[in-house]
Amino acid sequence: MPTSPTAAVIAEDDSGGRRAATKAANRAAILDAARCVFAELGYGSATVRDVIRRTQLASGTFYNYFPDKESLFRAVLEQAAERVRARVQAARREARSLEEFVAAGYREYFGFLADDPEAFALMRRNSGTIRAMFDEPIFGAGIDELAADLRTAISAGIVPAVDAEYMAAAMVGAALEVGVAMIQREPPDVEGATQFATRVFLGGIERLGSP
Amino acid sequence: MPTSPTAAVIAEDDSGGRRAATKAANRAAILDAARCVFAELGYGSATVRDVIRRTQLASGTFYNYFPDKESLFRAVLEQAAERVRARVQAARREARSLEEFVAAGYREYFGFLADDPEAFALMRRNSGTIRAMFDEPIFGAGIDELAADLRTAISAGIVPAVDAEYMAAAMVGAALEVGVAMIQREPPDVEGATQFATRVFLGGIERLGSP
DNA sequence: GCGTAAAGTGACGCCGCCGTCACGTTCTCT
DNA sequence: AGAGAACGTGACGGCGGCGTCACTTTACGC
Repeated sequence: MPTSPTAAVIAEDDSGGRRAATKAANRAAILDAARCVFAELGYGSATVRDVIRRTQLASGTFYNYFPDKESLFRAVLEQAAERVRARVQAARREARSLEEFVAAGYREYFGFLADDPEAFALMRRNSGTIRAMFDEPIFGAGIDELAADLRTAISAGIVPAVDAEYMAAAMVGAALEVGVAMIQREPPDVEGATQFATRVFLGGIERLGSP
Repeated sequence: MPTSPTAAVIAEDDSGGRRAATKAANRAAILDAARCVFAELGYGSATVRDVIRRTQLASGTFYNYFPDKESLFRAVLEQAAERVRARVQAARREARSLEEFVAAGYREYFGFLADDPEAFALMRRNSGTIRAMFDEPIFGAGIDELAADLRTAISAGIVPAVDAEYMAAAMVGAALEVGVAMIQREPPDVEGATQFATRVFLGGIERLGSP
C-alpha cells in the first residue's frame, strides 16, 4: 500500500500530490459522463444536472471544473477529435501513393469508429450542433485538411485536377454514413469498409480526371 | 371583397368555410415558425414557446394544433421530406440508364437544396436527432430506398455487383456534404455539383465492378 | 499534529417552460 | 337573427434547471 511519500508518488501517474490526483479523476469522471449524456440526449436536451447525476459529485462541484454546459461540450469534443485526427494524420503521413493515402485515412478512421463507438455516437448525434456552434471546426477541419492535402497532391501531379473542395466533402460525408453502416454489421468489418471507400473514390478520381 | 357566401367560397382555396381557412392558416404559420426555430436552435434547445412567439398566436392555441413539441417536429419533417422524396423519385423513374438514374437523383436533390435552403438547414441541423428519434427514417428511408433500387439494378445486370448498402450510404452521405459545399458557392451551381457527384460514383461503381 | 487554504456539498432563489382551464370572441347553421 | 359550438387567449400552478453561497470536509506545508 502506498503510504510513504515515495510510494505515493510512484502510485500516482501524474505529478503533484493527492489533491491533483482527485482533481484529474473528477475531471475525467465529468468528461466521461458528459460523453454519454451528450451522445444519448444530444447537446440541446442535455443539462448540467444530467451529467453530474451520472457521477458521484454534487451539483456545485461541477462549476469548479467548467463554467457551463458549452465549455464542457467543447472539452468533450476536443478530446474525441484529437484522438481521431492524430490517428488519421499519422497514418496518412506514411503514404507513398494516392491509393495508400486514401486507404490509410479510411482505415484509421473506420478503425477509430470500431474501437470507440461511443465517441462516434457523440459526433454523429451532435454533428448539426457542432457545425452550428464552431462554424467550421472538428468535421470542418477534417474536410479542410483533406482538401488542402488534395490540392498539394494535384499540384504535384499525383492526383488529376478535380474540385478539391467537393472531393473532400464527398469523401468525408461518405465516410460518416458508411461508418454507420459498418458499425451495424456484426462484427464491424473495418477492412471491408476501407476497401470499399478506397475503391469508390479512386475510381471517382480517375473518372473525374478524364472528362 | 368576399362578403356573399359564393364569393367567400371562391376566394378561399380550400373547401369549408372561414373556420377551416384560419385553421389551415394557423397550422401553416406554426409549421413555418417551427421550421425556422428548429433549424436555428436545433430540436433539443427549441421550446414550444420559441415557436409560438414567432407567430401571432397565444401559447394555449398551440395545443389546439399539436399535442407537444415532438409531434410538431414530426409534422415539420414529414412536410419537408415529402417534397424532396417526391422530386427525387419522380426524376429517377424516367431514367433509362445507370448514368441517368444517378444524375437525375442528384440533380433533383441538389435542386431542392438550392430552392429551399431553409428545409436543408433544418435537416442538416437536426440530422442526429432525426436518426435517434425515428430509428432509420427520413434519411434512413432515403438510403434504404436507394439500396433497394441498386439491388434491383444489380439483378438486372445494369449495375455490377457492389455492396448495395455501403454504396447507398456513401452516395447519400456524400450528397449531404457536397450539398453544404454547394450552398456556400455563390450562386449555388446545381449542375456542377450534379456532374461531380455523378462522375465520382459512376467511376466508383465501375472500379468496384472489376476488382 | 495543526492551521490554512483548497475543494466538495446541497439547499436556496430566480427564472422560464409546460400543459391546462375558465373565459371571451367568432364563425356556423338553421 | 340568435343559439350554440368551435376556437383563441393568457394567466396560473407545478416543475425542473441554473448558478451561487455559506458551510463542511479534506489535503498540504510546517
